[in-house]
Amino acid sequence: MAPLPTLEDVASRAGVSTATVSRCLNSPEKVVDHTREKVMSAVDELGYTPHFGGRALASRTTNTAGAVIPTMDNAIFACALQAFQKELASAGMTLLVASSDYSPSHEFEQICTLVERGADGLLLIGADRPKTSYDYLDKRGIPYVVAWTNHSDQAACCVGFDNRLAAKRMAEHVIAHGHRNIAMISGITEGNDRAAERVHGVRDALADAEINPDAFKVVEVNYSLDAAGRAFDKLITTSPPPTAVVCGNDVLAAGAVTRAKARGLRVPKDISIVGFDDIELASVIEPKLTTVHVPHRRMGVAAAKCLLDMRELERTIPGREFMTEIIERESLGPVNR
Amino acid sequence: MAPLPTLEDVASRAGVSTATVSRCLNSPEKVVDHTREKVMSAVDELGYTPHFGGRALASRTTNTAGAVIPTMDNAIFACALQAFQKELASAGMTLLVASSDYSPSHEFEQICTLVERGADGLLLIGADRPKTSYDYLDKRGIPYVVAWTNHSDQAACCVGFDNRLAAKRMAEHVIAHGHRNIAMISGITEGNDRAAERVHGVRDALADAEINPDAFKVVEVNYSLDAAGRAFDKLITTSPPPTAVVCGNDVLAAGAVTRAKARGLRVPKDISIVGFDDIELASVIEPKLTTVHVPHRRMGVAAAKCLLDMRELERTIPGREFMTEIIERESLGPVNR
DNA sequence: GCGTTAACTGTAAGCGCTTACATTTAGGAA
DNA sequence: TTCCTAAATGTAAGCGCTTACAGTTAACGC
Repeated sequence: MAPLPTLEDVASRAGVSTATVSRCLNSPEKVVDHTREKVMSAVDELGYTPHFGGRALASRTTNTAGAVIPTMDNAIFACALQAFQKELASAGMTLLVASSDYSPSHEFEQICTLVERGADGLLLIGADRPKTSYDYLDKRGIPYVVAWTNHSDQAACCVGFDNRLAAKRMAEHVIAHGHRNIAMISGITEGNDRAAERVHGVRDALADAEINPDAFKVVEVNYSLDAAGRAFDKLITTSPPPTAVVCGNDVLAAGAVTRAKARGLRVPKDISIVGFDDIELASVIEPKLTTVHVPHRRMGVAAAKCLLDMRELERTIPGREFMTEIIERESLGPVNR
Repeated sequence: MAPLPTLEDVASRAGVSTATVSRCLNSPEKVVDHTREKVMSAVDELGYTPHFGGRALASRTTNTAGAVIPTMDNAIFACALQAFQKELASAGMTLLVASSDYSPSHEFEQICTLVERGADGLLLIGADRPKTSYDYLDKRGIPYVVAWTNHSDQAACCVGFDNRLAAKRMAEHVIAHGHRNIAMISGITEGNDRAAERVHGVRDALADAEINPDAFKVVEVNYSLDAAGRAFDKLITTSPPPTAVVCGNDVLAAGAVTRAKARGLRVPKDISIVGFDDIELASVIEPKLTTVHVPHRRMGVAAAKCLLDMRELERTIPGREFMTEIIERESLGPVNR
């Protein structure tokens, strides 16, 4: 294959030095119009594309941010990422995405990969990860923002919301509908502070309402419709069966609703089910899910802004906390005894 | 921030040359055990990570594949990508993902970005794009595979299925249920051969059944629930209203179903609606969607294999065609007049 | 012990780009 | 015109890594 044109090829074709070509590309205002035109047409004629590696090597920067999200499968991350990416793009940065499958060790590998590839900054989801991961980043002076949470031991920049409080409010809302026998289908809490906090939040509400915590059944499963369905089966066959099940997210809730209907249960008449996240799915299934709305797009944008600022300022900055909101739809009803 | 350790730092700490360190990292079998151990421990102590740019520059390869998908929003691409990525990973390659938002020009930009960043190979969705894009890749000798389609003018390697035939079969299936007044909600066909082919396929079936093609109404919309809902409104208020609407994909179908129900129509009793893709959503909504199953995971794997082969062989290879299958669920019923 | 060979390891030349610094050029002011 | 200054451009030194090639070492047969 014909070797790709290099800066030097462009330079000699345009009859200028490589430095000038480089300047044309990176700070066009520094070069006079008529040379710039010469250079640009040489670029076009040759179909020149700068070599990223060379650039990274020479400039010690890549204009690249990385994001490690738990999964692409959940629309909520995909949306947030889209927003994050757009915001970055407007500052001339490009985004590299990797997924961790909710595994901290896998996440660390992905972080390494992104850093190796020159990520100038990172977006991470949740605060709960081995100290090694934080140290790795700190040692290299790579700025990162931790999203989807409102606090971290690491004095990291957090852009998120209070999972615990949001879950508590939702549970209070459920309790206010008369439910006292409440169960929960949660994601795996190990290594996932968001999931763990949501469980805590529900417990908080239970405690405030003086409901016996020992009677609170929570089952942890992977975030999949099927797993949620099986979890629902398990919960509904305990005695007495819960009158409401609060779910760690909307996918879980959708799985539970589907299974409930398959068992001939009417939602919310026979059983109430609530979700968390407010993804599109929540308003497509029947009944539409009562859930917690989390402003993922706004978080994505804010995270990008923070990262950009940190890069500029070369230090950690405070993050931003968002409020969540309960979206009242159809899947929560009064207790029916 | 402390400058990152370089190959040279490792070398001097281990008391060897940089060449040896490089060899330890890239072809460990070439260096004797006891030196390797020395080097590796130096690597650990320093927390050394090779600099990607330097490597790319020196070795003229990146072990990186790129993928430009229309959107991350649709689960079907996300799944295929996941499979694609896993397969690549097992060959030591990493994946860079970009999305085009269904815009050919935006796609071209993304292709450029990926190539700039050193992508050694590309995955593209669909065959319909400006020749410029193909030329750009060909000129640089970058292998690419075109997925989700079974043919392309460009003698590219296609890994996909026959969209037209699949849509035709589905339409025949609908017709076999007695429907003759059929409408369609399609994605935007401009620059999207998959969407265009699916419309063609339906027309084919209509023609075979000697149904007047002029009475066939198709409305093109963005792939969103809302847009599909509006399209449904438009179709259902024509007279006579269709008894079945076939949709370009499951998202569109879900939007149509939701709107139909909101209008008090029973699906499929009052109106039949069918989808395409068989994403998870299809079996969560009520009624469950009758749809076309496309083997996205297997396509993802096959695409990766093709790309890997092309890289090795340094030439284009024939692709692979998959079969689709109609999944009979609940949203298609007999015509009810 | 010596030469021969094979197995390791070291030397050093770039890969394509940016950028500090040196040099040239142009535009005014005197 | 001449000189000064500022703007434009050129020169060249790396950035961190790989790899051809050269050099060293060790093992072995004689």
